[in-house]
Amino acid sequence: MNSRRKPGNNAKTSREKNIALIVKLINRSGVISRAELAALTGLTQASITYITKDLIDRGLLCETGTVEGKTHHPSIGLAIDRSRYAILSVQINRSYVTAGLYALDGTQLCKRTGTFPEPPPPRVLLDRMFLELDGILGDLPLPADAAVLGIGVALPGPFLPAEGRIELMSGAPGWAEVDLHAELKERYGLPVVLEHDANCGALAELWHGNPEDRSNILYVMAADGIGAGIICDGRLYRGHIGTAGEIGHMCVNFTGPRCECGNRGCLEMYCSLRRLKADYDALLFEEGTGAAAATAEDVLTSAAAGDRLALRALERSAGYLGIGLANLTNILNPELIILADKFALAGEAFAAMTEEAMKRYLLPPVAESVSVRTATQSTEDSILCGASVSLLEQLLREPTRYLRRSAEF
Amino acid sequence: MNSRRKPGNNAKTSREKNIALIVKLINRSGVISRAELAALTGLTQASITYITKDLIDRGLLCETGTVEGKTHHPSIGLAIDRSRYAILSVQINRSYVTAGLYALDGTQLCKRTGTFPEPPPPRVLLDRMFLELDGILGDLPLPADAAVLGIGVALPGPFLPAEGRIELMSGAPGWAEVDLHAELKERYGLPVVLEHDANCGALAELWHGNPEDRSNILYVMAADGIGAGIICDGRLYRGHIGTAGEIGHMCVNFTGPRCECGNRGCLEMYCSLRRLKADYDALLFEEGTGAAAATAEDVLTSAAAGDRLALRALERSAGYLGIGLANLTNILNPELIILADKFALAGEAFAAMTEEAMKRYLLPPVAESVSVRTATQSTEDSILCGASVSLLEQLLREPTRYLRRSAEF
DNA sequence: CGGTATAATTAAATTACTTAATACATATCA
DNA sequence: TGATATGTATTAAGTAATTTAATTATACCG
Repeated sequence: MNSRRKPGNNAKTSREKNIALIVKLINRSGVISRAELAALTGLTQASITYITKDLIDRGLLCETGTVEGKTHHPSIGLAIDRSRYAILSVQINRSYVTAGLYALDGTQLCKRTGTFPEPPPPRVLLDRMFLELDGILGDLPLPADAAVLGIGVALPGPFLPAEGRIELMSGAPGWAEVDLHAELKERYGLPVVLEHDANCGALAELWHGNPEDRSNILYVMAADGIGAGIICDGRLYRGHIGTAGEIGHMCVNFTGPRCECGNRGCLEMYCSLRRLKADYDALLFEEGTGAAAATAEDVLTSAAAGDRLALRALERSAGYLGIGLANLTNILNPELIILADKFALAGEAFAAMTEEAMKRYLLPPVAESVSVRTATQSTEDSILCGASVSLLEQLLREPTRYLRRSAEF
Repeated sequence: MNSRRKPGNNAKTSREKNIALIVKLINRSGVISRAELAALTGLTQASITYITKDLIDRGLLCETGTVEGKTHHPSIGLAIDRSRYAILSVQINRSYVTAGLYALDGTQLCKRTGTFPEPPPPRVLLDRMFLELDGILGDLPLPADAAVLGIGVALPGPFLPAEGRIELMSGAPGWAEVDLHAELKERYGLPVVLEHDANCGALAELWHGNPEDRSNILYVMAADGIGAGIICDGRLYRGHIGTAGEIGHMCVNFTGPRCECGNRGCLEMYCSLRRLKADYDALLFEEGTGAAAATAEDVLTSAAAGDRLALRALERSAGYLGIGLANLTNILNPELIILADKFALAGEAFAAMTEEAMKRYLLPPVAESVSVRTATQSTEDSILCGASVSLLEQLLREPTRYLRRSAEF
């Protein structure tokens, strides 16, 4: 079952790696010529011609007519074929489930969301998920000959991807008994990949928000808790049992108040929606001015709109998050930190505050080498998109198996 | 200059990757049969025969006679040929320089150390380094036809490996002007690799202290400061500009006292030789019993010998280090944490204390998946050894270029 | 208008691996 | 004890994927 790919290289695996590489490069560029691919990969133009012919035959790529590059010569543009394949994406959360359909280039083809006023039992949420997936499959916004390649699922962390089964470590009870992978696989007969939501976000930014080809990226989700997806040297890093990136309970003050996890001074105690709301309320009480915000999210949107009191409250969260991110940067030395989830509602203002706070703690050369910004899409969409990327990456480990040539059908 | 290898795969790069893989596997096992190599790599036995013949011709491998494996059948043992090639290693530090010669299997062939009572100016230290290297090269403990492949240098961190030049960020002045790479390359005409000392230690443990083939390893050096070498998915992780692993200034108490770095509550303020000595002295004063220890190192060796007071002082350091390592484990989810440098003088007792402290802060499944131990060799030797591994890894990126077949001379 | 540079294709050559056949040694079992 | 099965290693032929080299095509430029 757990037959991990053996590390040896032969003609077949070389071809598969080259296919994966080329798909990744085209995805990053949008449109690219064969000549550029040859330059980027180090392969000859002849090989690129040969491989791309294969990929066009497999329905992965298409030509987009001549494109004028920097040189004084037009070339044939290559792009991902949006019409032949699609990937189903699911994002599961406590009180909602979202299902979407994505083209291989990350284009969202449709999206359906089921929300619940209260976090429902797993079974209810899953039934809704099936309903939405059935709905998408029953009304595919695709040509008749298009195929759905598989299902990528983003799950709220932390969880343990041990032996295919998912064991939610925190959160609602009942999830540990659910074999989501098996249920989806059995119902739809498609490849299924389960992934941590922060990892999905990181993958989406790596593939579709990253034209500069940065390869050391931190995707930080901050809301009630804090979690991160880590890209090391261009690859998602999961750690030994898959829990890498659990930064919310990083201790930043061992003399601090006790966290619900049992420890003291976890980062989440200083930067969270609850704490933001409390800080805002305290400021409101002090000053007596400013509009009363009903929820932490109101504070965040007010801050985005320039509300002074909301910005002051947010400044505190950013200051603490800066400490945590400085720790992370000292450890991982990333090139780019992307802020997502609820705190990203406050927009680039929050990113700028956090960046400034973080850099107060860093040595100059390290501080100069890293930047902080918010995600290129809404957090929801980036996670949903990333779930499809996660599945695509899985397929691209054995592309000739999952993406057949026209003659092979 | 910085012509990083292009990512495309062809027959030549496949072969080079297979060579690197096989050398790594043999190094990890010591002795291994062709059949086992075939099973581990996924290549056919015929290919292994073909490749190993090539590697024997290149002087990398040799046969060691029949070996009885687990199966009821003897096979021909393959091992690294110790007699044909060697690698020079250098470890540079404030007040000493060590030069050594290593076989490709990590065997130390000789070692020479130059110590200074006070940290000398860079020029003086470098002249001593050249002296020791010349000494080794003038009296090679190797057959006449053996070749030295290159020089690996371990440098105290943190530093910036920007464009080949080394810029020491902290520590003694004058180092920023030294172009160590160029000097060594010019003087000896050999490939030179410079690497952070903690990264060298991590590489040594990955290659030579790791028969279980763990691929997520943290090598933590604790002495005056704290630094780490990070192995992610079996590969050394350096980060964007090469400063990953600078964990000494991780903030664990933002309300704490100011560190010389300007921030508050850095890990180094709670776990360091200076702090250990202070803690020990305070305990000594309180109790009035126990032998007076002259230095922090005395405290550590006393603790290793079972001295109660030294152990109590050490327990505090371990407690704080545990907080830092718990943070690291939440972020990186390693399988193995290796403690090295001065604090490792206290032996497994210190590792056990630290492990216990760390695990108090971790969720059970994560705590169960990680273990803490000290390095398999002395820190000095593991760093020196790792410097040679660093060079070997560099050569194995283009093995056919650096390791010629007999016909090619 | 022809020279030059770039893009893409095609056919032959090359490389490195796989497949298949063979040799040979040892353990198991009748 | 000897036949059979199993496992290791080698050899020769076959194959897949790339490179090399030659060819065509297009646009800029003098």
